[in-house]
Amino acid sequence: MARNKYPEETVRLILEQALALFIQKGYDDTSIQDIIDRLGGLSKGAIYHHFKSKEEIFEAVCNTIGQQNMAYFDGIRDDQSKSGLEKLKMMLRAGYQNPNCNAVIAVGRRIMNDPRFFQNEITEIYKLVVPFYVQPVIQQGIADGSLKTEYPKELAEVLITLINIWANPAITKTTPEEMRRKLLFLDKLLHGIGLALLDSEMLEQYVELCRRYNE
Amino acid sequence: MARNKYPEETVRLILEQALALFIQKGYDDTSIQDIIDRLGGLSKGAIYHHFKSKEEIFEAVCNTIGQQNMAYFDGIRDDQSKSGLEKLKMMLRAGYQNPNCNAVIAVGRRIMNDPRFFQNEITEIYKLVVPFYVQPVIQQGIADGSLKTEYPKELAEVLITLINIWANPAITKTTPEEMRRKLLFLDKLLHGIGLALLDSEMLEQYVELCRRYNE
DNA sequence: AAATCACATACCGACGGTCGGTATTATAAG
DNA sequence: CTTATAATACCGACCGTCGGTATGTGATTT
Repeated sequence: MARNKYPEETVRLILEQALALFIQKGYDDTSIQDIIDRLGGLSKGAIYHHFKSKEEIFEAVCNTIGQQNMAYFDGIRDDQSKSGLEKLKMMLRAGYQNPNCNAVIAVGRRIMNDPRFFQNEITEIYKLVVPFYVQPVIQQGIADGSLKTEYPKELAEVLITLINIWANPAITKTTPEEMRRKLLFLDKLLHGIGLALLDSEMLEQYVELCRRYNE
Repeated sequence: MARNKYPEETVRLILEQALALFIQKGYDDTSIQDIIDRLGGLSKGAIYHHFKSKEEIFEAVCNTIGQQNMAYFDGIRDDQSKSGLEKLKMMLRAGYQNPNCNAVIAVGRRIMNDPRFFQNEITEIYKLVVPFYVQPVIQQGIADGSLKTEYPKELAEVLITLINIWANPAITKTTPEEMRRKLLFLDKLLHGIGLALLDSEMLEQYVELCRRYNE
């Protein structure tokens, strides 16, 4: 195959097939040759023309997923018509109602089997999700009076830590019943500092997500 | 070098040098040859006689560290003279006062640069530390009346998640001042459910640990 | 027409792991 | 206490695979 007039299509193809393989077999067990085999005639030269290493392909794949998720969060954060508290609730609901969440489940299933996905997931939480999305929304909530705390940053971090790590069936193997108890306890914790964030609909949806995750 | 009469010494040597290299360069960047070079004449055959793969060496290294840490926790849990609440506090203090904690800091410094150490750390929390140590101690506390909760398992998990992940400077880059605020917020959270676990001495020690960790 | 781009292809060194062999030690029968 | 036998501890040459590179080539842009 000769030169492609639309090289960004080649990039897209590489990332798409690489992601599929990373999810299926994990990073280490996916070889460059595996990716080449699914490129429909393209060769190793094509890959190393667009990416300088296998590692860089992985990062690009993660960035693609990350940006899709963050686009959804952008919309919530920048919505002018809602209070900080409402936005915070919407962000907590994102786990089960963002349009990308099937892809997230697919990646999630790989997380415990792939140290790189695993680390990427948790790193992203503290470097991106909290400072650029959750904390700003909490600060809005303080400003508009919809919620009160002296520790906006810490609240943001704890909330996301508990929801995205502890109550993440991809990370801590969890049955739907255990998930229910986790959320009940989390609700109790939050009530203890005067926050009513979780409602019964959210609880049921998380339990359902957990059930779906376990097949 | 000829055959060793005490093969367990060879195993110990391999694990010792492998750990040093894993901490220094990380798992992926440590080659079998690197390990061989520090074995004083032993060859690749020796390594693959005692271990079936590089991966297995890593697991053995992690188990060694893990068992050293758990030995300390064993002593706390099985102490007959203390209440559950006191034991729980002692476990929280283990971060800065267990005898192995310098080694833990050394490994900790590698954690964010090595996906395998990273995953191992977090996995161990939920598979070992919580079910075999923290949760039993909390249940003791309930039985002896020194603490109250309807969610012993969830409390154990949340506590350890927040202390060992969120408030772990090896995982979330943290300044001593940030550490202080984290613990103050955590204390507030725990007070909200009627638990007084943290005292000012613990707080200062954790801040100091954080400072030491950052050099 | 020149330069650049988008690939193809041949090739490289390093790596994890295997395997046949050898020297040492444990076992136990004579 | 020997001595034959088996099991263990280790050696090191070798292998396939992998990530990555150097160079070539034809299409496209300027």
